[in-house]
Amino acid sequence: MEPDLTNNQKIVLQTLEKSEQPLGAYSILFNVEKKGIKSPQQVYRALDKLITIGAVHKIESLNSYIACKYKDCKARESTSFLICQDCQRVFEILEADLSDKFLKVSKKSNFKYSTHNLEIFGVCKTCS
Amino acid sequence: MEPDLTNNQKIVLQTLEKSEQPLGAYSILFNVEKKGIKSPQQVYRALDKLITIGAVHKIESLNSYIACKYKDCKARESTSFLICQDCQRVFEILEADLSDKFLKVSKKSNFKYSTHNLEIFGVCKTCS
DNA sequence: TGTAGTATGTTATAATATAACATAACAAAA
DNA sequence: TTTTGTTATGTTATATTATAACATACTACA
Repeated sequence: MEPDLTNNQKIVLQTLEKSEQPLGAYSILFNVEKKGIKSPQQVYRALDKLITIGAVHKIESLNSYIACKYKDCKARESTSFLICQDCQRVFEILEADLSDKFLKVSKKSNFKYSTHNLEIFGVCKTCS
Repeated sequence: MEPDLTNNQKIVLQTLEKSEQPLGAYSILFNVEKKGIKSPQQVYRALDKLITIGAVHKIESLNSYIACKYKDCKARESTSFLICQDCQRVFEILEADLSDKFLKVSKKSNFKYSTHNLEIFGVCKTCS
């Protein structure tokens, strides 16, 4: 069940949803300036909230952000992506057994698995 | 077989090797100023080279860097880490079957796996 | 001994992200 | 219905991370 979004949050989310590729915060800012959002703070604050509720994920290695396509995404913390090195598009994957795998791998080092961030680089279906 | 390192590269590498935790580029800079390295550029250039040869890896989600403990590390591209949320220490893991797993997962999306970056968050042996 | 490649030093600037503070909107409790 | 706590806003300034650009020097080796 999604909490209601504020105006700024909606604007930022819609911008990300319309984008084929992940966008950086300042790129988002550039896109929403006509809609009244004027400062980086406003963008980052909207992003923070959207990330917290799982509507947006950050791609760490790209310092950029994507809208989550999955309703009620559970990936508030753990995320797994396929990142195409040709077209720069990012595809989120939901694989329950990845967490299982990481739990096992962690155990080998006596490490208590909590969450993960996985970024797989390669070439997507369309580009190959 | 390691290529010879220049002075700056050695200084940066030794600084990372001495550190328990990953260091940011500017933190490295602070540590090496007495040794004659004066600008961010010099640090980033040394890091670039060290990363290229696999002696150092970047932790993307922390924007920081660690020395690789494995001789002849093959992780010039793919890396997998355990990141302790208590003590901030990072442990690199070398698991051949992770790449296999990611290859399989990628195939399901008709995606050609090339490399990956995996960051597992949790609590390390010592902290639990 | 020239010449190609790589490293250096240095100044400046770009790109990403947060701090700090004043104000407003809003819901829920007294 | 006022008060109070929480969350959002707007705004200015600043911190943090990373590159650009250019002049010079070192090194290998043909």
